[in-house]
Amino acid sequence: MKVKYELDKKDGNARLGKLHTNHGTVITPMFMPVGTCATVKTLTPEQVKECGSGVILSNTYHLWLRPGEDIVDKAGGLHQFMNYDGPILTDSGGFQVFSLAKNKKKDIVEEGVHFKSHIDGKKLFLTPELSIEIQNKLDSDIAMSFDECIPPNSTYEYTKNSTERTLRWAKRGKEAFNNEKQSLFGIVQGGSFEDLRKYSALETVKMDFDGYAIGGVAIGEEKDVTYNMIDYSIKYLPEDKPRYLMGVGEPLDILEGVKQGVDMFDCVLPTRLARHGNAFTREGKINLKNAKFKEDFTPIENDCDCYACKNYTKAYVKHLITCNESLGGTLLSIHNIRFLIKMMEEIREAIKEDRFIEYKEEFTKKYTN
RNA sequence: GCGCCAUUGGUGAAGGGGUUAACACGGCGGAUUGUGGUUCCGUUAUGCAUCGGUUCGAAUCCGAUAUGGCGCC
Repeated sequence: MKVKYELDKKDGNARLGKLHTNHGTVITPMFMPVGTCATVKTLTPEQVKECGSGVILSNTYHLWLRPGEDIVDKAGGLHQFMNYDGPILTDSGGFQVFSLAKNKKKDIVEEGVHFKSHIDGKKLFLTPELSIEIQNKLDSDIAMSFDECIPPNSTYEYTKNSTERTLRWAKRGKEAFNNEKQSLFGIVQGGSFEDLRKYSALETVKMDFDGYAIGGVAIGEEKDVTYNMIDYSIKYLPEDKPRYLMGVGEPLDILEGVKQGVDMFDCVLPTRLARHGNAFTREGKINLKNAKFKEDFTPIENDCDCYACKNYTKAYVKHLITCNESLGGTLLSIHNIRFLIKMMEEIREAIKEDRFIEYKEEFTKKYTN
């Protein structure tokens, strides 16, 4: 079945709703941990679920290269392959054109994108149709349209051309898409330009996708630019479809997104920060590598209900990180994911009680980085 | 007792008279937003065993001392 969004309540523009999928219903606004290579790095699916997460995100580009979509297909699809029975969203590979090809050669043409494998340097060519075909074989619940993530500070002319091309790609992908069990989301681009965002949003909505993403944000631009890009895009999206702000995971940015009406977020931050020794706390991020935690025998956060905080001390986690022990990354990933998901739970509670803005202000006041 | 050789940060070390002592690891700090899974960036010896000397200038040359290694009586 296609995903179905049900709007339950609004508090300002913040929305409380439900997203029904083939693999269960999740309540929005919600946060999706990222499992690029068919795993949320360092965590078992059980551990991911214990954090309270619903949807996880995986990646077309990476699974295309390894192990190959046919192998995932033979395994019975991504859910079976990785033993995760919750909803899965797959990114289209569009972002990798931007992130992997930074400083490297890439060639964006009308037909698709030529670039080189990050694994063996092999020449690759990804098109909107191929991205759809791969995602079809991966059998995710939600597939994403193939887009170009426009680098910050691109000129108006470049942004306009790219945005129009992304629209043509969206159309081609939509036409190639033929899977009743899977949903397909369109992606709004338009860079930091108000008129291009509006144009991109309106044209994308015309194609009638199952949900809409706002892309091209949080890739190095200033925060106020990000917030404007959301504003320029989201007001043209339909109320009865889910809205997904791609790649955003800083707590304060999530709060701003929710305020503007975003339902879904994803980010590598909780897991990447974890592997590098950082933890989210209500007072802001802390770096467990700092010497001051050497003899700190208290949990990462005293009142946190995650497995790591209930059982381990900062001194121990610091020791694991220092020794490069993978359990350090696991414990911090559990904490960081739980932190964001707990925050989403509180956000939903606040929306339900018409005090979202108060919640946001209170959170922001305490959170200092 | 004599002779030869060595001695450079927490560690491994480069530099054999010319401005601020290479590099690496470690330490400390920072970064990280649709993940290229041990990444990136910054910082870390006002000093080259010690004390003198030569020189415009010494980690680099000379002498003594200390410590260590090897050899000889």
